[in-house]
Amino acid sequence: MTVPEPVSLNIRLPHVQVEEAITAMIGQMQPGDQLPTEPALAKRLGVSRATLREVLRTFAERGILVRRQGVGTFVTSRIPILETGLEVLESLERMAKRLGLATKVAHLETCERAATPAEMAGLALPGNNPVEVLVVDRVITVENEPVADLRDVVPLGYLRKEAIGNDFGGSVLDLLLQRNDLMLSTSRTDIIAEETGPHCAARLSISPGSALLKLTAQLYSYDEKVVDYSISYFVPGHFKFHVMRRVINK
Amino acid sequence: MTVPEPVSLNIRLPHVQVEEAITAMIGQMQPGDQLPTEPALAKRLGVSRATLREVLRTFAERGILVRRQGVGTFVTSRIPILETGLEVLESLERMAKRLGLATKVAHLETCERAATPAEMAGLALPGNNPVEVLVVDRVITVENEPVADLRDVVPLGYLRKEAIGNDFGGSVLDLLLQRNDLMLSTSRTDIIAEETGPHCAARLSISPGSALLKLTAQLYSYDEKVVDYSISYFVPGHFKFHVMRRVINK
DNA sequence: ATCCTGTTGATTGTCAGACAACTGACATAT
DNA sequence: ATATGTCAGTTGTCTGACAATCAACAGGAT
Repeated sequence: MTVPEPVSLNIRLPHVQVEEAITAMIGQMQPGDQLPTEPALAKRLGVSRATLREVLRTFAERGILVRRQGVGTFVTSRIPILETGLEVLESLERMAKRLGLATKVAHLETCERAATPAEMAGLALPGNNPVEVLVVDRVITVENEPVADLRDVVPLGYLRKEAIGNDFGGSVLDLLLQRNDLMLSTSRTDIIAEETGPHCAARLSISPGSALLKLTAQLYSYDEKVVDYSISYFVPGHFKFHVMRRVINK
Repeated sequence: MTVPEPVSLNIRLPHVQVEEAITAMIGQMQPGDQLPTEPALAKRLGVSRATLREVLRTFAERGILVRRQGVGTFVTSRIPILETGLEVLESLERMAKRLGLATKVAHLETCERAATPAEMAGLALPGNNPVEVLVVDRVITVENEPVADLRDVVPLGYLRKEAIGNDFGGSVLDLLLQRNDLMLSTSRTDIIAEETGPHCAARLSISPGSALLKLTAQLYSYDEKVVDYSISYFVPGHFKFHVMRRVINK
């Protein structure tokens, strides 16, 4: 008979912990500082050099670290790692919280209905027979100023109206992240500039015709299904979006 | 005594070749297809499994591949790898060429002068004594329709007016990339929506007040200096920008 | 003095082989 | 029918080693 075996669960894979550790470490370092050598760092973090290197490479890929063979690994001088760029999908609420700002939800409306053809396309579903979806509309205010008008469209299989309780903080993404049966991977976000329409102008209390940043995003799970289709309008001047772009190596 | 040893030069590091090979391979595969197993792929590409894994991880990081322990590595269903997103820095001209569109340059103006304070800030230089810069203004047209109004600001040390010849295709970035003494790494691009001003409206032949997408970018070299500060206005509807955002793992 | 050249130590890049953990499918027992 | 055990296949990780590159320094030639 086999021993009961504590199983050790192995909640988090080593490379995830290493990633967090490196992030924290970089946050406390100055631009241009040199990281400990790979063998030293691997020993300190309790992983092998191979595992550490896989993580280091992703940081280099993002431009956060620079590695020079024969010299060392250095922190670049331009990443305020606290201020994440667009390449990380984070809810507005978490971002604001990190920056010490208080957010509120206004004009909250939720309904369950059949998806429109445009929404079906956004969810990457064949258009013939519409599925039932949960639609969540709301305006997010920061310091009592409206900054964003958001709509999320989620098939009922993933989220139902009941999940939007009185304590709803404004983030459908955070709700989906809490469900650990959904393995979310990435979001494809399209970016365009659009003039404010009358409806949006009223909700955001700005004048019609002014320029808004419009992000339409499709949130994918690991099995490549669209879990959430969202359309967001952002008032300029409140949030700064940026992207780190890597130079194509010829 | 040691053998003379052919030295073999080692022009390109293995992981660069592996990256190209994987890119090519993915391009010929269908979404959802499974890649060969790591040992098989490593053998085929002539590298060790460790090196292959470092590359595979960066692809997974970008959302191009999905890896599942105990199962395999799969191509995701949503990356038309030919259509790059914002996370890759590519000149408008190359992008258009790839898509089979012809670009032209209009309203080309170049001048060498002292940088303004705003430009000094964009170049991440201390503001006290202005440096001399090359400023390149132009409008890019696709199929004879103006689609973008671009300005590049480059310190004279990196580029001079003479480099902008009669055969200038419109891309300062491509000029900088040709110089292989400059090691370019990444670009930080800020994204905002802005209403069209009178000057821009005339150059782009659109009505003032309509919404434009404004990208301001700082191009960094490996030694962390800003090589190029650029301001770009894009007319909506001609180019679609998107970003793949990864979900923050809690 | 100045320039060139080789040496040396440190660090990242790569390799080979092994084992651990996980997954899915199938067979088996309850 | 529903668990449970087994097994092969795959990714995740580890260990130890060697190769390639770089910066700094010493020594010699000019």
